[in-house]
Amino acid sequence: MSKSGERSQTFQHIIDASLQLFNQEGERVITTNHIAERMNISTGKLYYHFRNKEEIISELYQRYVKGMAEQLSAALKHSNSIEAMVGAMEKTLRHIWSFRFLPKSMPSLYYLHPELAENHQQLSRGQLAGKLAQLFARLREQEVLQGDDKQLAHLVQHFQMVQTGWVTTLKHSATPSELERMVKDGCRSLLYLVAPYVNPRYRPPFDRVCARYA
Amino acid sequence: MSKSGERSQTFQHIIDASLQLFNQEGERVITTNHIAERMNISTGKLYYHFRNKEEIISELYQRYVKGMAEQLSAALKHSNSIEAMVGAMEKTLRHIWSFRFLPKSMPSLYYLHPELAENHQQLSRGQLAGKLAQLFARLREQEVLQGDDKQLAHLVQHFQMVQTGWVTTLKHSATPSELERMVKDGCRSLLYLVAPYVNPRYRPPFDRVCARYA
Amino acid sequence: MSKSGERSQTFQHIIDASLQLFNQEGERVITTNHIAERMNISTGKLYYHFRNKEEIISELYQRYVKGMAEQLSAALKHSNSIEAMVGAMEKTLRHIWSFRFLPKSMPSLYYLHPELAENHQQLSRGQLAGKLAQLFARLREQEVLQGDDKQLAHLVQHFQMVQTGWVTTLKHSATPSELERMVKDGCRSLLYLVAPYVNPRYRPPFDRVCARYA
Amino acid sequence: MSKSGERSQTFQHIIDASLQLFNQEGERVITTNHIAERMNISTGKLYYHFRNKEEIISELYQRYVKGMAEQLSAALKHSNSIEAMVGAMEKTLRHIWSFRFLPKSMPSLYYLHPELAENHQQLSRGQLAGKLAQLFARLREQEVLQGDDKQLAHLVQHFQMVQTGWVTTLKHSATPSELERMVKDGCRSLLYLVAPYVNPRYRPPFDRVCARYA
DNA sequence: AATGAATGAGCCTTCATTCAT
DNA sequence: AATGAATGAAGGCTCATTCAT
Repeated sequence: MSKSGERSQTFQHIIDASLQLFNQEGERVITTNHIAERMNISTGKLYYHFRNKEEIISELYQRYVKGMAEQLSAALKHSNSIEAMVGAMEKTLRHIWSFRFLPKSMPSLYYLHPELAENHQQLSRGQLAGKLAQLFARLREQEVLQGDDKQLAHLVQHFQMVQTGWVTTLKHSATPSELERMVKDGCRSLLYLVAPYVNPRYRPPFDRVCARYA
Repeated sequence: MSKSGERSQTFQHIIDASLQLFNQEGERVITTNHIAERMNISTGKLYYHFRNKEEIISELYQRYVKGMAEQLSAALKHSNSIEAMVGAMEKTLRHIWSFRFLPKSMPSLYYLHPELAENHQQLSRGQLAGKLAQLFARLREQEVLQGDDKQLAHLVQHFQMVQTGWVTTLKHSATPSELERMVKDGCRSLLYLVAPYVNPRYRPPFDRVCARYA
Repeated sequence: MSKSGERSQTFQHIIDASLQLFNQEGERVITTNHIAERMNISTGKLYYHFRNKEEIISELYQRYVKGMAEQLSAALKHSNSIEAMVGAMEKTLRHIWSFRFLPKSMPSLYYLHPELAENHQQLSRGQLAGKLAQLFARLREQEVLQGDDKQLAHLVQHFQMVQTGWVTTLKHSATPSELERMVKDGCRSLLYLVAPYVNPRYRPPFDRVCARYA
Repeated sequence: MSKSGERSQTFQHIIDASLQLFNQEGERVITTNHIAERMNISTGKLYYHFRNKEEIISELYQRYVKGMAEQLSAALKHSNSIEAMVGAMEKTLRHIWSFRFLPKSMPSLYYLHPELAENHQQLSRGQLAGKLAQLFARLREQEVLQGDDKQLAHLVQHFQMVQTGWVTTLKHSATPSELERMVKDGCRSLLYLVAPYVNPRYRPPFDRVCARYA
């Protein structure tokens, strides 16, 4: 059943354990030895599956971007309903939260691994921003949003920055209920960001949604 | 003429060299040995003036916040003129740029030094956000801006996040002319963020200012 | 054939090299770098087997106490013969000699690692003193020694102190023949300490033994 | 009024502060910087009065020995009264306590400063042991003690070792009442050591004294 | 595939001591 | 006499990575 693209189970386990530890303790604090120890595997095993620590981070980054892209694609499919949009927004925030070490560590990682920076520019500013722009454009077509190209281009940029800003201000761990609160706050913040560009005609349903996050 | 609050020259030199190296190479990459080596001083000298690396960062952080606070205070004094406001905004961005390693490293430093996080919350979310809120409130009084309290509160938050997001996306070094470009881009981005809350009456002068950053 | 309690060969080598260097040069003088250098291994290897220098000392201390306990247990088995007793005493002194850095360094280590002090109190004042007390009690039962409980309790204490006092006055290295001399002197000293409590009936054999150490 | 042998006030202060810190925190832990800091003087001043740290320790050691010698001399003067003897013993223990860092650190210092070891042998084994031997000899003349030369020679040695053993087992700090207890315990221990050599004729007064330390 | 011992450059920091003033 | 900034060798320890098995 092993398709060509399929990664070994161990590969996946290492990714999972690394993500968990990076999120909780910080990538800078967690060593490859920590990861192996936590998983009860040898460091050798870890280095059999990954050339180095950077490769783990890189893999996690790709999954992060992939998840973001999927959320945005899903949102595109339901771009007619404000409800669906906000649902996608929530999911996106949860996804960011589950990779929260990345927005926190990325900028300082650029110094260490300049390749990551280029990669990131390409993916985040490129692919993701592109998708988000597409989404906003679609919403404008449907007359949910309004605004000229420049305005929407900046909205895209601001939207991403506020998303990132949101996670970086959160603490490293949270109980499920704390997370609910955080996600709510994040959504509200993003809604306020978008609000000025909501078409007056769609204002009532938009405000109804906003009310849920007050 | 040595005032009480005055620090030794060496102290200042270490701060300067550290800031330069941190900005260029990244705080994570630069060790206390690097700093001493670059300055052609002994490590002992460095540790005579600072208990440890964290203390250097902490001192830089305090100067960063102090500078931000000063810019905001200056902006408050000239809050009647849109021109002056934007001038302050530019200065603020330049100031952030000159401490750019901080917004980039802060989130990953929280993992290492949780005390910094608390301190930061207090100063950045507290003092600086407070001053910014004051500024926006003043502008609303003068009918330059409009919006309810909640809107302006979120504007404050977004404004800070976009400022931070701005620097973190920049590369580590830049020629003077590159810097000019970056600052312009940053200002424009912030102006777009504020734009929806500009009172229609002040739209013409605002647009004129915006035009300069196009 | 590897039993569960068995430590790696390297572990043992490090212990051996450390003991040798500590005895010869002093624990305070010998750094972990010295140990690694002397063994022609990397510092990393040393720290792979021991968390820190204290752990090496702690391991040595445990072996020291274990050896002491074994000597005392052996002595208890042959407690009927004065000859055997003195043989055990000699062995004990040789054992102390082979860990001589410990009695010399222990008091100054308490300042650095207070945990060691508690541990030591428990083991030395507790376990070892207990065994020694048992031994003296047995000898009293057999009417080799005499004295009330308090006297014997103090004898235990004095015996330990004189043993310790003995090593601390010796120089750090000695030729085999010098060592013989030292051990003889130590035994004689201890015999003199015990002498007042020897039952007159056992005086002749006791004096015969003493004569060998004159 | 400054006699040739008189040391400056600062010299004395440094000695006092060092003794206090060494006793409380351990010579190994206390740096020359600590001493200067505690005294609110510059390190330069400290090094003006002492060539190095060792010289401070050496000076303290000399005072320690001098004090011991004085106690013994005083005891010699009153060697006819058991009461006076025990009083001297108490004083001696208090004196040792006030220099307690020395017996604790001496053996490990020998490794660092072999000169100290020679010095110590000469003074402690030589001068002090000589005086103590003299005292015991006197007491034998007065028929307070009994025992042949060898026995008394060993008693001297044991006496010194138990004194030293006594301090090294104590904790570093103590309240006045704790100190009283410790001194009592120490005296009792020493009395038990001497007891076998007390002339039966002097047993009753001796036992009376002992009773006070029970 | 996996082990896990080993590497070693390098990190942060200390501290006895010096020396220009 | 005194200051206090400066020295710099050295100390304990880490950690990404390698490699023989």
